[in-house]
Amino acid sequence: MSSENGQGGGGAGGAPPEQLALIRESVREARTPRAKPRTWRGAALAERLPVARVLVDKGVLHLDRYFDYAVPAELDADARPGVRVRVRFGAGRHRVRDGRREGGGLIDGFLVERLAESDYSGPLAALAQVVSPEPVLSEELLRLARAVADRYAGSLADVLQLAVPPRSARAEKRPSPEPLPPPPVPDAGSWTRYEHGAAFVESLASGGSPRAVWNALPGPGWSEEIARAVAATLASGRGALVVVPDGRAAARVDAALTGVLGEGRHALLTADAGPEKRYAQWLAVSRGSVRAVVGTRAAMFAPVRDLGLVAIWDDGDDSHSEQHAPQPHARDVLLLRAALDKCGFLLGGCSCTVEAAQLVANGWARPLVAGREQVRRAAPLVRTVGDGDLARDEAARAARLPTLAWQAVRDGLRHGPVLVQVPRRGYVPRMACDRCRAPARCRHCAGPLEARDAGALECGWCGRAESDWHCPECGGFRLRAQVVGARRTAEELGRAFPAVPVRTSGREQVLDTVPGTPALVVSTPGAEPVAEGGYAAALLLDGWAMLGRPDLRAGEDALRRWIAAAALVRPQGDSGTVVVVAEPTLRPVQALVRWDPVGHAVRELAERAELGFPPVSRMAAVAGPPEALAEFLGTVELPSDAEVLGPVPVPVPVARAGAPRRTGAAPPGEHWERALVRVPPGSGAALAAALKSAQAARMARGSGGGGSASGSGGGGEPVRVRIDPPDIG
DNA sequence: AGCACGCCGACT
DNA sequence: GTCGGCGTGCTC
Repeated sequence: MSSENGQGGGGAGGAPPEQLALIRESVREARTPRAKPRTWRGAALAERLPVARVLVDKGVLHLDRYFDYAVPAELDADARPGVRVRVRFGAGRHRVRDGRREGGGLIDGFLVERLAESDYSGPLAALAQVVSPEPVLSEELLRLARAVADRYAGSLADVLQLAVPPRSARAEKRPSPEPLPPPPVPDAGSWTRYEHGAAFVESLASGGSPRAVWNALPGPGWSEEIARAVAATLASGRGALVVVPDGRAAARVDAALTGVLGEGRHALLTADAGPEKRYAQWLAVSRGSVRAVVGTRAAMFAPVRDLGLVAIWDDGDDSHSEQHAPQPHARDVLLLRAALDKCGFLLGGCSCTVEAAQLVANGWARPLVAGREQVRRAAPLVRTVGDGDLARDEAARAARLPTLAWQAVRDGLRHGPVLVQVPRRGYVPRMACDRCRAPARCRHCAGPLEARDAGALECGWCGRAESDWHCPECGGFRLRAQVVGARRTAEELGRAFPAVPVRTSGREQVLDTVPGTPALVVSTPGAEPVAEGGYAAALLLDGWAMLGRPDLRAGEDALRRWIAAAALVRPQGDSGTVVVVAEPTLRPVQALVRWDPVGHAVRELAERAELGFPPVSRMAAVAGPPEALAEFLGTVELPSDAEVLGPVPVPVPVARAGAPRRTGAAPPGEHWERALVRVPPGSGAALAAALKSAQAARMARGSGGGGSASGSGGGGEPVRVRIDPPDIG
């Protein structure tokens, strides 16, 4: 075998390809298992552990495995587990130039492990470069990424792209600060407002790993409560991680952490900071200089050492859902971390998701709730009003306010700011009779009429056009859009209350806080500013808009948004009042009135269990062109208890900017179908594995089958697999 | 996605 | 015999 190492008698030109092929053939025939690494021309290798196991940074599923490379002697010192490397990667016979073996192009990867031998029987190519000696992929992070990839039927490389930020050489050069010793055990503070609240904090402080679903009381106390849980964890000598939905929440927890811990003990990881600063913060965490992290969803992978606590705030907010493949949800990533690291877990919010209720129902987490007396003390008074009841007052009519709502605003403005929550623009503009406000319905199927771009009317259910509408209730023939944007509501309210200032907060411009003086604050859901001293009143105007959506989560979402706004209002004892304009008999409306988000989630959970809906069942959505989807469903070996629903036609998804560029747009006339695959609890992992391997198998073959290799684009038709789709009807 | 390998038909 | 078409499969 000496011919493999000392290649071809040392001629400077290297061996001709045919000879190399022969050599390789002989290697194959010998089937030498656990071959020693060989490089062409026998470049000097690392003496110890000359094999590097590398994760090649390509998201493609059928490459979702490790590749072994030889470690040249000169890279020996830097080529440690976790570093970023570059390797030659490509198919076919390799040219030999300057005595080096060259395959395809250089691509990035992570060195996962150093080994004495490879179990690959062919000759190993050498590592081309160690990009940086910084070990960015720790064993724990790799383990987590692997678990997330498995859970979401995605590739490890895709997950690592989310978990490890891009390198910045300058940030790496800066030394991270010295780690501080653990802080003293903090006081339980306002955790005493909750049953078992103090015990939870004490358990963290003494090195325990309690798991809790926390229903936070309304008001501003939550951020400090999170900070105290973090401080308790640090006091035990362990690290802590907090994930929040947006930059504003992150800033609040950041401030609370500074208040409880002082400076220098925690890092803030948000998208606002530039890439370099962000990477520097990440490195400080990775190096163990900083033991506590608060951040938005990308922080869910933050490489906090020796985790003692993972926490997520407001898990129902959809920004916790990662946009990039394989679209993991922060709650699930933190659940995986809690399980892998056996650390504490805290899921909190003023509202309660069905998933949170399930964690309690199946005994994985304990509830952390306040008694009814505490709730009564902290929550505002909530009243409901149907939207047919228009005020008599002329100004209120113009602003389309029912009497009760009008009075609540007027009374509230005597004592402080009043919050008005209006639907976000872009919500489906449903139509109603201009005269009697009866909803405009399709005459064929009674579906809701919607205004299309050109102003034409169309049924939202059956799609039939309506050109000659008149109101069956009052005979009116003029329609109005039921949803008006924040700006118009603000204008109308401004006219209705000319003496007070009007402020708006929405997507374009989000206000963080407003002063405690009388003002109308018009905001879309999620953008509500915090008022100094709390709002005197809130008016929730988008009831039907949120409840009307044909979505499994419509009720839960509406309640969550109402509660988020109502939680900013003063307690009932300080005459804080909330008026919600929505049908009072609806379940989420009643839950708001009773301030019982947990009860609502528990009932939803029971209903979903009965209907076999997520999260009680695990679902996956598979979408693609009909033939490709049919072929995929024919191939995939689903677990025996899986159930396929559909397929049904769905709109072709628009290619997002930043997504891998596919040639051209979707051909006109193309349509997609989507099937849902459902499995009972416990079969989720099997489902993900089955979908992943079927997807991987597809990559190798073309879509084959139906001979219509019809021109456009060509190549294997994409089938999209999405675990836990957020938007099932 | 690339790229090489191989099997099969056509041409010097 | 040898060149080169494209179909298939692999990438350490």
